[in-house]
Amino acid sequence: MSENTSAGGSVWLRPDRPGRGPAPEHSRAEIATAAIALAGASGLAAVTMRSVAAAIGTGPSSLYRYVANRAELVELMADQARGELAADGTGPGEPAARLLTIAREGLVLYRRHPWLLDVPATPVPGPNAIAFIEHCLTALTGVDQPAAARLETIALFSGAVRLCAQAEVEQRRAGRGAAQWQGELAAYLTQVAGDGRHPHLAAALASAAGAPAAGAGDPFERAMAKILAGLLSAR
Amino acid sequence: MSENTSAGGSVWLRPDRPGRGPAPEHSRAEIATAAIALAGASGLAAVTMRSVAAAIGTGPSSLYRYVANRAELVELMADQARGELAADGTGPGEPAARLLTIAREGLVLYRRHPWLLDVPATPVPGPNAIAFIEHCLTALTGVDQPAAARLETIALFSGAVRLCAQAEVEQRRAGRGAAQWQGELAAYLTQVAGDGRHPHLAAALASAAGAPAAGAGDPFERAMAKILAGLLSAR
DNA sequence: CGTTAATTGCGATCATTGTTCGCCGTTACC
DNA sequence: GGTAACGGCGAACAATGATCGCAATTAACG
Repeated sequence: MSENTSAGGSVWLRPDRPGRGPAPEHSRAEIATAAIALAGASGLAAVTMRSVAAAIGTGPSSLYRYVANRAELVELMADQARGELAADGTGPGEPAARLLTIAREGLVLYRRHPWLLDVPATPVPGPNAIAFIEHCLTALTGVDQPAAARLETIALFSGAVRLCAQAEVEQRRAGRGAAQWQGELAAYLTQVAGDGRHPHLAAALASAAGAPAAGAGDPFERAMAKILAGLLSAR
Repeated sequence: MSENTSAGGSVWLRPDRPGRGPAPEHSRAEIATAAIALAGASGLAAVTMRSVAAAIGTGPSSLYRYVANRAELVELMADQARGELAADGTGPGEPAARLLTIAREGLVLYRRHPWLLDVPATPVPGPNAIAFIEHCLTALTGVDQPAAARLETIALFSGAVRLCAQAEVEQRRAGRGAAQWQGELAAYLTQVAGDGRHPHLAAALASAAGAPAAGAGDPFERAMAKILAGLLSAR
């Protein structure tokens, strides 16, 4: 039994250390890369120990030499994907503009790796998540907030980005495929809106249907602009 | 094979209809209640088809007469729990204050049912989720936003509530139990902060450690106030 | 009232998945 | 050169989600 399962609450506290035995034939990065490829092709649910093991040409049990369990594997995947984030958003300009740049970067990351939206939040941030936080802190230079409050700001900010990305990706998934599904959903909503007990919702849906492109502009841009205005306001 | 598996994209499109055969011995509400009890006692992972079936005194396969799959069961649980939300926040006052009341209500709901944070977002809202939206729309009366934009506002608002609740519950989970875990996390963070490559993070952590109660007041109140200020600003 | 058809309950069962155990070969350290 | 630790991996286990088919039951229909 390796120490993967015994000590070390998180993966990041258990670095690859060269031991006494033979050199490992694989690496965490290689495993994560293979897992990311699987997730990109068939979703996070397709990332099973067996499929990942087969992808790198070994048996399932071999993976447990590198990872304590599947959750840690997913953690590795998520952090490695976050490593693809560009380090933009540190140029001149207002903090809001800088963070908006970072937000756009995050959106394209979620578009490229939709399975990231299925990764549960983990308590311990990986190195790339920490780099992202540092990056956001850099962009927050000049904002009138105590240093501790800025961490909360970043948490809310990245949560908002994730939420917007989730809405977009979800809409995309629904858009593909089932036209029948769209119809059923519409029937359901109109039924609910027509029962008289949800007048405001009925009005909102009617408004949305009447002027589909009413709120012109990118919804993501709108949402992030509003949220950033609130988050960066004088405390 | 019932129609649970064949047609109807969502549970809400497949109401309990009295058929020709014997009356069902259970109901969706009863099953959801039993499942909620299990989740409250041992977490959402403890809600298995077998455990729920045993809780109501039947076999696992019987559940599939009421629910197409486990995901639908969880959907039922989530919507039923949302039904416990009080309908406060419609009194007089500014919209921000009304929504803040609703946000507090949501926080206590997440505190009472922490497993709700583990429920993945579902595309089709259940009846109680729709009632919640209607409720928020009522509270948004008088806000200078087109009706369609208000739906986005509500989505961002409830997402923020969920995010804050997640942070609080997560902190509570970490607080209980592992003091060793706390130490390892602290060691990890100080190591990261001390490597010189994350100066802003080091400063923020030092500030947070130096003045733990610096940002006095409830973090939830602070966060929601800021976010609401942004969301409700003139479009 | 007898027939029919739809529906429920459920035991048995299958496929899949995460995970563990034990053995063997390999490699670095003394 | 011995030894102790380590990696690879085949085999297996427990748990879970889900399916199938059959018997029992009941409402609708003529």
